[in-house]
Amino acid sequence: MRNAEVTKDLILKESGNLFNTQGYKATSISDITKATGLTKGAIYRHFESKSDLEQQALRSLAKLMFNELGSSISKAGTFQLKMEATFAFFEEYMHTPLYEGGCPILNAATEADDTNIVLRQQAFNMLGQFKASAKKIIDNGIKNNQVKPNTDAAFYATIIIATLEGGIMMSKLEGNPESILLAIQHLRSLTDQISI
Amino acid sequence: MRNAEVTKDLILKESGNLFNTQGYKATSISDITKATGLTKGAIYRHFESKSDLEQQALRSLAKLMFNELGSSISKAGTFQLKMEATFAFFEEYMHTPLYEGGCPILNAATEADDTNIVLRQQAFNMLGQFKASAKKIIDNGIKNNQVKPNTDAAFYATIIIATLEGGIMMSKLEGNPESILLAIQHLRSLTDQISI
DNA sequence: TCAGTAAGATACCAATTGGTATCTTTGTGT
DNA sequence: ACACAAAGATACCAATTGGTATCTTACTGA
Repeated sequence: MRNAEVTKDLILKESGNLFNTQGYKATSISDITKATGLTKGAIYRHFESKSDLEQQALRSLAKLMFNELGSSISKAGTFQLKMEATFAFFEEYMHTPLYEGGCPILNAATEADDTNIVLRQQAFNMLGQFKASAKKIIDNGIKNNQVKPNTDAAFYATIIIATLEGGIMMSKLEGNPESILLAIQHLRSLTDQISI
Repeated sequence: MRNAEVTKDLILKESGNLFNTQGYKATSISDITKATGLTKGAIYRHFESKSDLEQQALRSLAKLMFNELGSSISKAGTFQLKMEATFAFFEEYMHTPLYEGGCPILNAATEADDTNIVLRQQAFNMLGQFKASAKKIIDNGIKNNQVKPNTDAAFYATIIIATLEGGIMMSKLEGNPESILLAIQHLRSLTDQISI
């Protein structure tokens, strides 16, 4: 066979970049044929519909992000180092992005409304996962006497993610990393404030 | 004449809501005819092209936001009250939105890439305006001995907007105001920290 | 080696897109 | 009252959309 897996991965990668930069609705199948060099027939062999491709592409983008971020967090031993790994991930992303177009959660969330409930639900789940893992890092920090007790983990998880996402959006629009770097700078001092 | 201004305002209002919820590219002229009850002929009489309508609708949305926000900020006398007015605006938005779909800057910014440079430029200018006015509030606070001297106004302006925008995005996706309220709660304590 | 099958290309489809030319209606100034 | 111009409706256009049916190519197991 012509390697089906390689082809499917190529379609996911190229369509993922297009979806994440131009938007899901705004990216047509023919845009994807141009980007991949494949034809419509090839794409519809691997994906049931455009909606199916959208979902799988978003999942693929999220996996890329969470895998990279998750593995560097696991390697870090303490609360402070785990937070530092998170910040380093987003700083690093500015120089050498894993994928184009910024945060896939933010992009899908902003685009997906009631007319695309599957995408919306997927983005919702991804945000929930992101929040839960941030909260867990803080909770573990408390357990291990690295974070002040009675720190509201859910609260800090929320504002850390909000600040990051807002900073990413601003930097993407402004075309330079200044805003996200300032956001991270602020989050570092916030981390210090709740650290022991 | 059938009142041209009323019709144009109707088109701007309805298309603005559609653009801000579904996205610009994803909203078709026929979506707008359905929402307004008008026909294509009427719309193209008032706007040169879809791109022209997009720009004017975004401008109208931004004007709505900045007018409301700006006037309640002007009424407030001190730095603390001006910040409080800003937070109240975003809290209030959750109950009774001026327009649907969340922050027009964020939405336009997320959608607009290199394929829609006019929209991108417009969103960029709006963000710059937002940042500048936030910075001015802090600078005036310093001047009037309401904010600690050597407070980095540009830095705080950036992280306040980032936190707000991120919180709005999260709340919109989650379908409840919890995240934006937590974001604002954090910004209140941040305001206290730099206040005298 | 060659039949069978999976992968991909080609050619089509109806529906929708943004846009325009032309027609009809409505209000206004005289 | 009536001509004139503005506002809006109708009917069309080529191009593009997502999707499908069918054809060809390339690989694999026997």
